[in-house]
Amino acid sequence: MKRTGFSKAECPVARALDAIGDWWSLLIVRDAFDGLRRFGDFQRNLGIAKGMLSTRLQKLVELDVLELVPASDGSAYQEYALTRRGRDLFPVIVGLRQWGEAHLYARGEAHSDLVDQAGQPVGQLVLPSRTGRPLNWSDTKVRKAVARKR
Amino acid sequence: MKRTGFSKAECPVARALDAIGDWWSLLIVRDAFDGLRRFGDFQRNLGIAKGMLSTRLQKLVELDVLELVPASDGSAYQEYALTRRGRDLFPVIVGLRQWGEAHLYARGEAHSDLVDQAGQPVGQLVLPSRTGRPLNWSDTKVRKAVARKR
DNA sequence: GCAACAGGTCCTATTATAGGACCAGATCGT
DNA sequence: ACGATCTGGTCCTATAATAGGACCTGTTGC
Repeated sequence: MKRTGFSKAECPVARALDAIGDWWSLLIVRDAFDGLRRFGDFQRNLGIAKGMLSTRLQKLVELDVLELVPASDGSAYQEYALTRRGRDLFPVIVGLRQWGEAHLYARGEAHSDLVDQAGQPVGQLVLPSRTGRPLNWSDTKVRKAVARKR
Repeated sequence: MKRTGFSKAECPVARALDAIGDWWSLLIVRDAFDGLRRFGDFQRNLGIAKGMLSTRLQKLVELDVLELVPASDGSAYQEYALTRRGRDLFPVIVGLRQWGEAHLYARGEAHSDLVDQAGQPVGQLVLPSRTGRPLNWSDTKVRKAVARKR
């Protein structure tokens, strides 16, 4: 009765969820995008139990989503920094954000906003075709895995 | 010691994860995008326990991500169809897929692919600024919720 | 030198998940 | 039209994950 795993799945969505699709991991990554770097910062901001946080941070480091770096304030402590792989989760976080904004708030209810450096709200995520034309769900389909290329 | 909830969070990412951020929901939605509609189809394809699936489907219907519609084959059964709100999860699924493809497969390892109607692989998700310039993580920041507008 | 802070580990109670038994209604085969 | 099987569940039990707190070690501030 072990929890079902998808780390060997042929579908990248399943593998991604296997890696980071739990309650806390993406919230930790979100906080990392917001600039949080220290154990205590995550713990206070999320209200997560320390044991859980410890487990999650270890897993994220193992996955190479976060890495431990010397603290930026010169103290003997360490900080958790996003790696390239972690930064590549940006579209996922933005996608969740935009879906949440669109569907999970009552009219007039306040939520945080993603803005560019000039303070302007960002646009919606776009999936371009190879030729640059924007695609929506009905323009696409999933092609099953084909034999490996050499 | 109830499981932590974020349904009232001010951050849309947290609310989104509260709604659909569990192990199964997004996989069910992924399958729905792939055209699966019946209880048994989901159950067989995911290998999920029926009880779990039942709970998840009910929650997704409650959230208005899926809806029950009469079976398309004319039988007395019902099917689960994506709603507008469910279809809006497309960028989230694609984001997870692209991250998984990029980081969770060994070189040469096979995975399924997202292609357009012509069979061409799709491009990477793009976050445009309001003026259309592509933004990456370092071009953006989160602005805390401001007082509600009237 | 000592109190408080940072960053954990470990234990316990509760909650969620996996898997299977079971069941009612719909459909199929003959 | 009748039994066998399929569909779509519910319910129960064992196991695994989570929440919360006690506790511990090394660091920092005073």
